[in-house]
Amino acid sequence: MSEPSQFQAPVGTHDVLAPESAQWEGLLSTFADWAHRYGFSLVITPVFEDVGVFNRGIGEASDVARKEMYVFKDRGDRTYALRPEGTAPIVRAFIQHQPTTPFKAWYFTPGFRYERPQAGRYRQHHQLGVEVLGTDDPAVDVEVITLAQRFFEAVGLTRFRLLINSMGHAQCRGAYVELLRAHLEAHVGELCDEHQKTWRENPLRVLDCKNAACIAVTERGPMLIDHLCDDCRAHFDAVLDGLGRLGVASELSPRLVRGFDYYSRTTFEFVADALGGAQNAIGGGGRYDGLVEQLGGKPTSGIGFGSGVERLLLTREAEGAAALLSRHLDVFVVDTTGDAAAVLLDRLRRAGVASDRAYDHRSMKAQMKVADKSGARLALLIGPQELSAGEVTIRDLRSADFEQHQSRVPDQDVVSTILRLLQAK
RNA sequence: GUGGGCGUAGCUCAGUUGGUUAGAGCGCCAGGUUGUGGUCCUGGAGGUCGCGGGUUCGACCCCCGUCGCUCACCCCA
Repeated sequence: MSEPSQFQAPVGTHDVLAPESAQWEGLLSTFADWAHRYGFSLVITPVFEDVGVFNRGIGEASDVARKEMYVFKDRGDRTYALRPEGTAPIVRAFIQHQPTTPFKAWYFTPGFRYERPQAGRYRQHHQLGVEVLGTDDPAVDVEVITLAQRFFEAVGLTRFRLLINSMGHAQCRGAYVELLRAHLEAHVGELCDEHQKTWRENPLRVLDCKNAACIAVTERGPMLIDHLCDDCRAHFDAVLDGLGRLGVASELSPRLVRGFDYYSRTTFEFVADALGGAQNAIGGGGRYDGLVEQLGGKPTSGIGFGSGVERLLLTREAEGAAALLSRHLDVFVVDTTGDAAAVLLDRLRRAGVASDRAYDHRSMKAQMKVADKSGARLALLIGPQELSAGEVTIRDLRSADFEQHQSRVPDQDVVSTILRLLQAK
């Protein structure tokens, strides 16, 4: 295998260039703002971790742990994995640093999974999310879910729904799984090909199988929501009640079972109706009251959600949402003397004005073309005349007739004049 | 891991039953207007037709392989 004659981004990964990158900026800053409003602080953890952090966290039997992780050995023979999801590393950091609780963290991170790419699914994708550790108060469940709801609204989404379920805690779920297993065993022959083989190791998975055969079987079987213990039932009711009081609509979804082993009690998923395909989950999460222990910490409750940036952007596009952020220059400096631009730009930029210039000593006409395409509102012209007069010509690029829409100002007044013009809008 | 569709200039695409120098629009550069953008006109640069092999007198076109892109299954954000 020789080197390719031209490199390109690895399979399932993408470069994000302007102008699309501005939507990423907008999404990210909106999320940072909302997370801050809810009292969350940014936490940054490494993109790779000891492989055990993920194996023990998400469950060795899960598809992600079994065949989708990017695992590698470093030169010191340590085995690491690129993070496939965002929760386990935050929990690891929580255990390591033992911060005071409740610990409310938000993050933005790439996630890596070795899967065949398709619309809305990539080998490197990006997630925004939050985690709260140290309390099982249902008020926190409500807050986390509401934050997601408000954030989606803030970025312009309108056609999405919140699906919610409770998976119970380890004991009541354990008892239920036995009931489910007995039911499945009695109907093995009716399950889809895949689950005829795997129902025994992960019976809960059969619940969210989309195959009609499996649905027919589980429809007649026991539902977890009907077998919660009193505590879990009360917790779930409190969450539903809290959401209702905030006007957050949810749909009870008894078949909603999330893929990672660590989930317990509240489980939820946001689905976008504008996304046609199967990849319509724009966010999801839930409570994971056993995860901290599994990773070696003291028993500690936790809950969080994660949302896929690429899918949010796809959904926004499908809904025709307005741009979150438009990045354009305020000023373009056209300098045919080659002497003045650098100093003038430095003054403008230090005053907060987004400004740029052309390079390579191009003609005034060529520089004006670049100025036009830059989207800048104003052009500053400096030629031999201005230079000798100690002045600068300010030209409004929104107007066609330059003789009516440009003026000369003394060099020392340029920055204040520009600031005033930009303010006037 | 499995299956379908598609790979021709920076981008979007034409390319006649295989026939000689592979085209268009947009974009880019320059000029028309030696100090003025968006319109217009003229000219220019830019392509190993994804890659390798085969069939043929001759392949962008047909066959095989391979790589890539894309969509779907599975799973998930």
